[in-house]
Amino acid sequence: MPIITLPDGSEKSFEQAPSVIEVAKSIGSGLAKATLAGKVDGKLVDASYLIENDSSLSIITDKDDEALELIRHSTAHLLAQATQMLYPDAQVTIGPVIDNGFYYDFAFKDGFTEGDLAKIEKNMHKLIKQNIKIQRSEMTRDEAVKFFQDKREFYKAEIIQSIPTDEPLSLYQQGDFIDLCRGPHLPSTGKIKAFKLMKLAGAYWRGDSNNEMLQRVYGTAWTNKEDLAAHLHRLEEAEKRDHRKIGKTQNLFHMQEEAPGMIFWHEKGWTLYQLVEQYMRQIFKESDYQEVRTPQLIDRSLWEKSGHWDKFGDAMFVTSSENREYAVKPMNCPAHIQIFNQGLKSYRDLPLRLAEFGSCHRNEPSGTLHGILRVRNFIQDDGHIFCSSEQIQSEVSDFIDLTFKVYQHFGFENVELKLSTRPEKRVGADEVWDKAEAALAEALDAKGVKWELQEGEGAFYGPKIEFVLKDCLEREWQCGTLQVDFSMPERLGASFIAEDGSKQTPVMLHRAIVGSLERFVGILIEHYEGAFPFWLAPIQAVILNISEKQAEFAGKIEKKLKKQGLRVISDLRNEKIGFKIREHSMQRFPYLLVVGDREMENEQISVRARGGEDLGAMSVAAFTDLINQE
RNA sequence: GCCGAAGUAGCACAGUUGGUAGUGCAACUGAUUUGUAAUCAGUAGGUCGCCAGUUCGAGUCCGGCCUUCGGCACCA
Repeated sequence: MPIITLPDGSEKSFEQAPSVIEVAKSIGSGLAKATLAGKVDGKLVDASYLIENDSSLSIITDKDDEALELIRHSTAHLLAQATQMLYPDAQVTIGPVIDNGFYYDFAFKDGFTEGDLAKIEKNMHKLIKQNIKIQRSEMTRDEAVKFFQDKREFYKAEIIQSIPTDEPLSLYQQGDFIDLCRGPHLPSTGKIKAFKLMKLAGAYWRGDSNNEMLQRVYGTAWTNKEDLAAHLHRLEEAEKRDHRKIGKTQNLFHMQEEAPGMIFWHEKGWTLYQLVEQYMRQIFKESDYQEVRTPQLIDRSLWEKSGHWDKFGDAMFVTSSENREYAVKPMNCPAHIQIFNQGLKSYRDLPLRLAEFGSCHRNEPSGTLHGILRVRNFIQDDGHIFCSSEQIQSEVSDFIDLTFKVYQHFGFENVELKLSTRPEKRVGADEVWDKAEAALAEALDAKGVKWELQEGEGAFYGPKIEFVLKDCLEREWQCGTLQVDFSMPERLGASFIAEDGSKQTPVMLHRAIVGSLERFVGILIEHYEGAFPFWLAPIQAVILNISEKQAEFAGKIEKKLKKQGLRVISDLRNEKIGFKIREHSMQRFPYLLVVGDREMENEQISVRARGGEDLGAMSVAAFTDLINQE
């Protein structure tokens, strides 16, 4: 006689163990119809789940947060079912829920085409209409392995084989389709209301590039059609922000076949880039860094010593001259150690902070290039702090403060911290790694900030703190990084004389705030959708004359504003004012300054702010006051 | 690098079963001298990514390569 406690505290007792759906029915037929699953004592279960003991139960409908995951998961199964009906040779593998949707990986020799996707989607709709029951059953592991092997589902069998358990495994069946799955699932296919197959892609079996490539179908699913439409709309909005598109329309930069992964910066884009670089240079100065400059080409032997040749040799550009082999530098740190090594260093010199906007080249695999966000030639706000072990914590602490300050200045308020620890392929003894990881964790804790652990994600020479910022669309961008390195200074012979007269090896902190400036500019373009804040706008104001009569006056205004350091242009073309306003509005310049006969008479300009707001006529001085408040 | 798709005028795109390469915007010329998101008319503009091949004939079909896009793997 189980007693069921509902979320409102009321209790219901049953003669026999009821299923979730039966409890729902006893409350009301409307609720029963809306039931997607249940939560028994906090655990998500199928609607058909029998409640044997006294328990608390909440009925899950599409109003609950858990519903989306259920729907997406069941839609993935529906995708697999629909696909196998059409292509019986396609083997199923995995089909997990991801942000905003799901995917399913198939092993299919013939490969799918875009057209197949439409066919599959149509079939899915058909199966939804049939409202096929989704039923759970159990098998032992060995039974399940045999079952899938007999069905010639070898990938599935391999997955099950690798599950170390004696517990029975659950399977879900809908029509002829049966899949191994932890569940829970929707009660029937008819509960799926809004989904769309999005794209086709390749994906390695078990995420390993040594394995064969599977066919992945991505889809999105929502509780209702409105949410689906809203999601598709968001994707369209994101597309409008694409930095490659804005880079073209605003004439910021271009890229071309002859220099893959490298940027041709046009004047306006370079202005934006320089604004970022100059700001970061100022930050370096204020924070006691010494800016240095090191060579672009360095003999191969140095990269062998540092360990880079061994790990990243394939990704380095090389050149040779007079029987010597050089590598184009992929990073600045070994060069900074060379500067540190000049002259005998004392503990009094520490911490010694070196900074460089050094141009680095990395021969990234062709498939990874992406606009200016992932390139082969980039410059970072790169810095290396040489310090003693005792100084690590305060340096890390200062750096965290500095990084938050910089992000805020650029308009990013939402920042997350992650600690990445030792990867499999690494240099340095385990004790050294213990020390380095502990140092970072302690510094983070001492700071009292929230952070997340990412095991195995560290650099090959040391653990790192990563700063991930979120843009206005909640997309995440890893920009800042701070890495503790006990290995490279030793490999490259860095040392200092300690207080007791002994020779010691300094610790090196590798650190960057915005990271690749190229990438950061790309992020800024997308975050602001090309409507940059006044201080970052490559062009801050455009002067527009009404007719030729005011051309000379417009020139005078331009000169005046430029003298005050403003980035101003004028448009004196023989065009109607409406035409000019439209053109420059689309360029998203912060201010449009209109001068006609009236303004000329009163020595004024009419100010139109971005977005179309008319600020009225004012003197140049009044306008300068206005922008100084920006 | 791997899977899939794409590359046509400065930009955005159309181009049927292989038969003289189009549209809009931009550019140029002329007219218009204009008051807050497109003034009108005319002119010019192309080795259809590159290289080979099939064919009387290739933007279109076959092969190779380059680049880009969407993913996967990678990311010092």
